[in-house]
Order: sequence, then C-alpha cells, then structure tokens
Amino acid sequence: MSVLMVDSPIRSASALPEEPTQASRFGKARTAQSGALLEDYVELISDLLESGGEARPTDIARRLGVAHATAIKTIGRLKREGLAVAKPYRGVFLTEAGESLAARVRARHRVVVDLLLAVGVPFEAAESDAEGIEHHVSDATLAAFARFLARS
Amino acid sequence: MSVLMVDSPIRSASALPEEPTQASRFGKARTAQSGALLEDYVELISDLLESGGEARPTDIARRLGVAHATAIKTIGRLKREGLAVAKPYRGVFLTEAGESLAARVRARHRVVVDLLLAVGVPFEAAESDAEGIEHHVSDATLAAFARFLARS
DNA sequence: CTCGGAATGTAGCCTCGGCTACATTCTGTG
DNA sequence: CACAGAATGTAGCCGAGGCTACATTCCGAG
Ligand SMILES: [Mn+2]
Ligand SMILES: [Mn+2]
Ligand SMILES: [Mn+2]
Ligand SMILES: [Mn+2]
Repeated sequence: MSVLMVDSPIRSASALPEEPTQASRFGKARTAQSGALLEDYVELISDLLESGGEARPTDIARRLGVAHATAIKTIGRLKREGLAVAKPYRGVFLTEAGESLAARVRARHRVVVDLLLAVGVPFEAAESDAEGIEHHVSDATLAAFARFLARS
Repeated sequence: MSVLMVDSPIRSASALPEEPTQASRFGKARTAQSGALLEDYVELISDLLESGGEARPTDIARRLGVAHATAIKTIGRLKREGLAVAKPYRGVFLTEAGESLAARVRARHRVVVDLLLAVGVPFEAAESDAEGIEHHVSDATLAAFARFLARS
C-alpha cells in the first residue's frame, strides 16, 4: 500500500469552492452587511419607544456611540425607506414596516445570544458578538438555532 | 401578597443595557466590520497561492463577485497596510503579516463552519452565513466554539 | 416672560468600497 | 514575430456612513 495519493481526484481536505458558489457566498455577506445598520436603528428605536416612550436623536446617537449628526442622517434614510416617521423636533416613530422589522430583528437577536450562551460563550462576549453576528444569520440558520435551543 | 411589581427595581426581562455598554457593543461591531474585507481578501489570496500557485487580480475579482477594478483598488489597500506585495502584472503575494493573518482567519472560518454544522445548520447555509459571521467572532467566542466542538 | 443652554438640524468634508469607461501591457496563436 | 484579445491598471463617478462646525429651535429656570 505505498499510495501517495498523487493525482487523486480529491485534491485536499479543503479544496476551493467553485467560483460562482464562492462569489455568491461573498455577495450574500455583502448584502447582509448593507442592511445591518438599518436593522440596528430600528431595533433600538423600538426598544426606546417601548421602554420609555420617546426615541430622540440624541439618545439614539449616544446609545449607538456616534455623533448626533450621523444619527440624524441615518434617521433620514429610515424615513426614505419607509421604516420611520419623524416631524422636526418631535422624536422618531416607526411605521408598520418598521415595527415589523424591529420585531423580527429583536427576536433574532435574542435567539443568537441564547445560542451563543448555550454553547458556552461568556455573557458579555455573547452580547457583543451577537450585535454583529445577528445580521448574517439566515432564516435557515435561525431555524436551526431555535431547534438546537429547544432540545437543550 | 397582592404584589403588582410596580416600581420593582427590575423593570422587565429585557431592560435596555446601560448607555456606555451598548455604545461599546455597537462600536465593536462597526470595528469588526471594517476589517472584514481585508480578512476575506487575505484568506482568498492565501488559498489561491496554496492551491494553484498564482493569485491574479482577475481571479480574485471573479471569486469575490466584484469588478476587477474594485479588486485592484482593494489590493492597493492591502499593500498600504503591509499585508501584500505586488509588482505590476506579476500577481499578488502576501507578506509575513499577511500570511499570519490569513492563517488565523482561515482557522477561525473553519471553526465557525464546524460550529454551525454541529448545532444543525444545513451545509450551504453554514458556509454562506459563516462568510459574514466569522468577522464578528471574538477570541473569547472562538475559544468557546472550539471547546464546544471538542466535547461533542 | 425672557433668555441661555440643550437639543435638533444643516452644511460640508473624509474614507471606503462599489461601479463603468478607457488606457496600457502581456501573451499565445496563427 | 505580429498582433488581437485578455489581463491589468487608471480615472472618475456614486452612495453609505463617519466626522466637525455652525445655525436654528425649544424649553425650563429664574
Ligand atoms: Mn446589530
Ligand atoms: Mn441587535
Ligand atoms: Mn468572510
Ligand atoms: Mn472566510
């Protein structure tokens, strides 16, 4: 059995994926990323509205750790995309679409954190990492997470 | 015991985190994201070099699903940051720093995919989502993933 | 009621990461 | 060995998402 595996059809344990496959994976990651910011804003605005009553630009900015001008500009984008409404100096509110997105995003955030905790990630790392990870969790993955948590 | 829990110190199961805590979590997610692109380039270049020999801009662009001009511009950034070297028309190579980053990134990618598979995520979703998730997995989380996989 | 400080909004700048269009260089086929 | 076509590189555009500086509006203490 002096096999050297030279010219084996299987090149190695981790051969490169096909080009179109790989391009599609990278493309999905880029797409997911581009929605991340809006998701975080909508989730945060919903949290603020539920827990206190008001979602003011300064609060939003402070919680996100950005300048207030940055927050206001992004709130403008939320309005353009039909997720939020706001009259000058009156605070920000969510549309139906905004509320429904917020609900989905919040549910997913919770499942991701719980999954991380369930596999042994320390609390603060779980919360911190989840803030980025959540935006890259597809429906299929989310469903798998939920199943895993259910049978734990 | 006609307690209504009004004015209880614990407001609800999911109270908002403290402002500085939340800002730091969002900030970390933003920072992680800014490094993501370079990580993917370096990992891909390393894969191409190991598996074939050459890492040419056109190949890189095709695999990432972007225009070749975009890839060339980013390769310029890799050079500025000391991760890659390339002479005109000669293909791209990694510096020591680049190789070492690539090794870490590839190892982390593998652990993330394995973790996803281990909790029941279907293969293609695991590969696809991992491409985004990997960039938000801290060292603490990575270690927890590895421990979980070891005792499975 | 006033008025000063806080909140809000606007203007304009920057980098990153996409893109298209065009210019240049390389290279393999005839 | 020429040269057409592919690969590579350059120029310049765009939007997103940061920032600072400044203008405007609101509101509560006095
Ligand atoms: Mn998030
Ligand atoms: Mn979140
Ligand atoms: Mn990736
Ligand atoms: Mn990867």
